[in-house]
Amino acid sequence: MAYKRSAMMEERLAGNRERILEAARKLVAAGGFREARVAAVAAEAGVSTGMIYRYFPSKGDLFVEVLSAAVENEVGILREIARGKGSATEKLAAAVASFARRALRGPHLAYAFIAEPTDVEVEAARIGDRRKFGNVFKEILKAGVEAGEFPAQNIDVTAACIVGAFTEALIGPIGPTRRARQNEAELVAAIALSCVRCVGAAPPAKRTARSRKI
Amino acid sequence: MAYKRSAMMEERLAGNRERILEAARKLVAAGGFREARVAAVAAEAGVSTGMIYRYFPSKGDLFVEVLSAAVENEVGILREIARGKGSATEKLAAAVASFARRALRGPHLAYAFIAEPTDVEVEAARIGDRRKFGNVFKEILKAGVEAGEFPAQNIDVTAACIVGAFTEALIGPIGPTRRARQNEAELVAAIALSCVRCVGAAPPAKRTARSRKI
DNA sequence: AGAAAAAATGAATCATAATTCATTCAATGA
DNA sequence: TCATTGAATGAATTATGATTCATTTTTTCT
Repeated sequence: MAYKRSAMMEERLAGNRERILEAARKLVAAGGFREARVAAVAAEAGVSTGMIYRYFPSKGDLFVEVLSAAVENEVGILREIARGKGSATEKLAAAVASFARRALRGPHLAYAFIAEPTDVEVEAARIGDRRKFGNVFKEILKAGVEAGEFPAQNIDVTAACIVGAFTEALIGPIGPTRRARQNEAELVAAIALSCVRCVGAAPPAKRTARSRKI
Repeated sequence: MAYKRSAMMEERLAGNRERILEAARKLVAAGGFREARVAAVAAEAGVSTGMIYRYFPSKGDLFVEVLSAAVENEVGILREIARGKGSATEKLAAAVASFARRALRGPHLAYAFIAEPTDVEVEAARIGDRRKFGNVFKEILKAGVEAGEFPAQNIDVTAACIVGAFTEALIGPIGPTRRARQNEAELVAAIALSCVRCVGAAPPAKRTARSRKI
């Protein structure tokens, strides 16, 4: 007859699962999917490789969960900004800046969930995640267009462009190198400004001398 | 004592190398790096696997060459646009549209270049290639800013944003998701327009879509 | 033609990393 | 306490695919 798990035991098991997820997240953040091997995750979590498989059907499933948790969290933050107060332009700039600031702190994680390709399973999951992500920006865009703040445009394309733009600027090799970006705040501001321009909004007349009428 | 290779023999050997490269390119274009195994390349080229290694030190080297040839070609086209005539705005729109059109035509190759993961060796090469890419756009940006056509800005950041923007916008249609593509011309126009706005140029009055220089 | 050199072959080997499972260890309940 | 179930281990297995190399075939030269 089945034994009942004591509360303490129950808790420990949940803790194991949590520790595995956390270890996986940490390894991805540190070195991308490529370096997050099952054995490494197990070592990081302080458990055996076999244990991973008690909690997750496969490596793919584990990473799908890591990915979706990170995206869920990120989307939550951005959506709050999107639904908060302020003009669409302000919200767009705030959302981009918010993401950028966090990404600069854990670049590999941002890269992994935006861009780094992996096995089919994870790739498939990312497709959904990516969409969720774009949707937040679409929300802002839609509101901005309806308010007459942005010109009419193909919202799907622009949303993708925005996501691509700040992503590449943050982690790609074209943007300022790590050494060259002495000033994080300035970089974040420059990226946000590019994104704001990308939707055709009149940029807030600040330091950028020539603001254009659109 | 070494034998001298006859002209015909020489030619055949060069032909072998070429056929291997071409087979690799074809397989990548057809199914991405993932499906371009050494054995498959050999079969496609009609040679043995061992032969690959007579011509290329490793699989990585082979694919680096495939990639860089494609990029060289692409960058050449874009640079020509960048150095041709027209305003910076027009050149920017033309360059983006030109790339996008080709990408939509050879989706896998573009995808492989843009995003698909591979071994470190190829990944490293791609980073360099991406930079070359960004440089073309920096050229256009610099000229545009100097001409007073674009507002003063952080060129490194904007160039990265542009490359990221059209790249990301294309991944939807060319990536593994590849949904039914509606109207190619319209998509290309929308992407180019977003990129033009991104630099802060006043979008050309009406006919942005059709100013196809190349 | 025939010996030496070079090219080509592809099965065998090596490398990497995920997954399994026989075994050990710990918790449960009589 | 002790028999039983469930949890945990990690070495062995499996899977995939690149790379090697002993052998065969072709080319070159006398």
